[in-house]
Amino acid sequence: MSARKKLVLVDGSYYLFRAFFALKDRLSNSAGEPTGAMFGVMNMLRKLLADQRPDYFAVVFDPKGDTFRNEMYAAYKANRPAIDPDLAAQIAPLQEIIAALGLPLLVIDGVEADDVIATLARRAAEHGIETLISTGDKDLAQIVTDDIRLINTMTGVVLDPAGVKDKYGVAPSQIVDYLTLVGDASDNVPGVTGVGPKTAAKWLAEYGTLDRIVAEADNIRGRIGENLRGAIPLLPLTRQLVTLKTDVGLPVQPENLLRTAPDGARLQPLLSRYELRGWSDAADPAPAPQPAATGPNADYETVLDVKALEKWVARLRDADLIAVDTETTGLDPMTARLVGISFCVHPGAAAYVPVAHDYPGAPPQLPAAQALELLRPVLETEQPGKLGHNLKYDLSVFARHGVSLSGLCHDSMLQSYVLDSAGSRHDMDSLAEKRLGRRTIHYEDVTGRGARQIPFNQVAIDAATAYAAEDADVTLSLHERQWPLLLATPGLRAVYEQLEMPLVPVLSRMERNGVRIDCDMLRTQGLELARRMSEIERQAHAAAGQPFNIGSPKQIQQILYEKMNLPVREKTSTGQPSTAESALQTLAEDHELPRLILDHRMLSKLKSTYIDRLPDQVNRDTGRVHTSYHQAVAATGRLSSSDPNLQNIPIRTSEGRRIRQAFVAEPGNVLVAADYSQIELRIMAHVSGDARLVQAFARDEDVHRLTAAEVFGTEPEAVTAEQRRAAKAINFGLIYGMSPFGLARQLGIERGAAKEYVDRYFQRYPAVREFMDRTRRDARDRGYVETVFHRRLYLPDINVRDSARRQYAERTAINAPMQGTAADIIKRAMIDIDAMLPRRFPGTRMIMQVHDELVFETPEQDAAALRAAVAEVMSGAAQLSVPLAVDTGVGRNWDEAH
DNA sequence: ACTGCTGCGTAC
DNA sequence: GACGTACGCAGCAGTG
Repeated sequence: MSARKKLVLVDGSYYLFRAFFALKDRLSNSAGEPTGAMFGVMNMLRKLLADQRPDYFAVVFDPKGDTFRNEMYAAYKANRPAIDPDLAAQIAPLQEIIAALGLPLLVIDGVEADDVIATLARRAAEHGIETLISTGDKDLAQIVTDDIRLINTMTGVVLDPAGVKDKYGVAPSQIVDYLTLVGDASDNVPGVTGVGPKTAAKWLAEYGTLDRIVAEADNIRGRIGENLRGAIPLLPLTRQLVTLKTDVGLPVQPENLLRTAPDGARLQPLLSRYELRGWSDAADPAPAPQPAATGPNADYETVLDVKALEKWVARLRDADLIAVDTETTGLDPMTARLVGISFCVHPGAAAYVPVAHDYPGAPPQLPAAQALELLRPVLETEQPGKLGHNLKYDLSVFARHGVSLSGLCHDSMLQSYVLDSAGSRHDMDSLAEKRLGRRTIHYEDVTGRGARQIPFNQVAIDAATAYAAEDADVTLSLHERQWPLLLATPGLRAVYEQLEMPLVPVLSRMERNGVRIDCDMLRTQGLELARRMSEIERQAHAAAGQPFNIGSPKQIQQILYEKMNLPVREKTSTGQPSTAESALQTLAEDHELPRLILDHRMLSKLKSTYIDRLPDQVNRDTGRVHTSYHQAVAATGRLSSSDPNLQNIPIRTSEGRRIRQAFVAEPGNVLVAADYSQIELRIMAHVSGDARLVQAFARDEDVHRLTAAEVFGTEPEAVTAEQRRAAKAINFGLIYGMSPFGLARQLGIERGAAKEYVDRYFQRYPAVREFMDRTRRDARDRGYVETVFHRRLYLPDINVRDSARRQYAERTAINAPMQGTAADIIKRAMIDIDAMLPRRFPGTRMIMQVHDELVFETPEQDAAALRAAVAEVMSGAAQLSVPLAVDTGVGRNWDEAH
């Protein structure tokens, strides 16, 4: 296997243009959308791949908008006719299809495809890889060498240096001069009037270079000589314009241009929408080459002394983007201590800087403080840009070690999440396999697992380097795969760049802020609950006529349904008689025991989950609890919270609210809570455009009451509490994609009655039904649904035969745009508020987010102004067709602040 | 002792 | 089977 590796680069924009005119008006799908160019490009790509079987491959497109050449020369390409709308419409879907096929795709802002191709080809040559470029653009002839050749896909002719000479009459090294003389009328690039290919070649054959031609200009006779002399002032600019850049900053190296397995969930909907049949199986005629088990040139460096670190600092400073990863003693960034730092500047070039490995025989290392001081100029500046996998963790660790990590550019975990939030897990090991076909060293491989697990600072440094440097290396490779995919889908790119990435430091700060807990209060509550619970337990045993474990659903089931023979109304997912709350509520109408069990359950839940656990989670140093917010977990775009979960602290019962009273402000401070009122219903009004619903919110009416009036045919003033409750259930049910059956069960009414309610609802709010139908149809056609901000949720089950799974996907399709839009909006608000606080409220901390609510801790005297400011920013976080109302409250504790 | 599953319940 | 998104508890069975 000593054959040289081959890189094939395709000028995608050229392919697209060619295919468009070749198949103009010939192909469209049944919906009338043009598909000819897509079809043509796909066939050209298929043929090229089959013929060439490249080791590395990429399709490169021109970006939208201007490039550096426009800056150089305003008239560049200025007289190009506007792009045909039928062609424009095919660009984005084609790029998506290419990406979904697992083909590396590159679209670089501000850089034309030619320059990207030239840069990659040069780098490939430096790495001993030969390159074949498929394009129709003669400009690329200037970079042809023995290692870099052009292929005409139509004729199969390959141009090497001799071929260039044959075709253009000049050597590749003379092509720039040749193009300068000839110019390019279609791109508005001025050459020498009257000089075409023939004259240019003749002159270059005679004089060798443009400089010599210019020097001899006075000796060239006739009109053409005059033209040349007149053109001389413009020639340097033209020369610059036709010279390809071979050093543009690229997010990818040739070695990482590997094909990966097609992504069926993304691909199938596109192929079926555009009716590109035959590609689903042909998508992968040759299995994607299996990448090596380790990355390219994977010999990682361990940095143990000042000299070696200084060398790396220099390398890092010169890079545009560096991958950074910290190794620590634990998973909790609030307690973990730094053990080492790894970096990667380009694939394979990674290092690990151990700073606190501590085991018998461990070599001397740079102390953490010293290493951080040396690295500070790199870490705390915008340049180089920082890339990480779950950067929030590293950011928090650095912050706790006195380093303010800056220039947060990319996070490969968030990239994966935005690309496909529900497609798979977003941890590095899974992604390395999925996107790079690479099996990585796992954390447990070096630390052990279970009882034998050792903290990372006791891992042997060699093993630690192999693990840690690889993590940085893999992070960079993941970025190189995922970033182009985001670039290909502008909506996702915006979600990533404008919501997810800016949120990272905000969440890090919130986590580090934490919230103060009154542990004494919880202890008192715990003692009281324990007394009440044992009393209830005693009564329950008496009612059952025997002792049993009141915490065991299995034993409850035996007592209630076997011993006491109570009627079974509900079953669990496994077919067992259910002891869930709704079932016991029914039984409690006629019996004492179910009521006792329910009461015990509620108290036990509060005690075990909240009252007993929260004090354990108070940080010893800060005296506060610091939750973790997870940014890449919920499929809809919501955050989740754990350790402890602060997003499900009780509120509905009075016992539950007492737990909220233990969430308190520091002396002299108060808590301010601000929550969006009915945000998901408002979003439903916006996305459906239903006039009645929009109007209700515009007038700030009680929307449940209004719904009740519509559904039950009464005046709003005459709506009973019971009717309002039913209407509220309908409204929430709609957001969740509920069926009449579900509503009936929820309300404890007949199915027929529930169906009538729903029918009347849709009669009164017809645009809501249209929105639901449209959403389901979109999901089926496109394979995904999206939020107002274009966050996507892919639904691979939307077209499966299994009706349970399909209906589940349909309910998700209905719910996700609303839940997800709400998540987008509050993320926007959090970013804006985080930016506002230091300026206007330097003493205020944002401390919690609970989906539609933000909680702040603020000096008492600032509370009033803060409430107004926060409400204003939250309301202004999105411009919908309905106002975004925000309620605020203030108090010594979280319960009071509501 | 640990792991994973089930059933249940809390939040929005 | 029938209402979306999460996290986490206790019980319990299986495994080492």
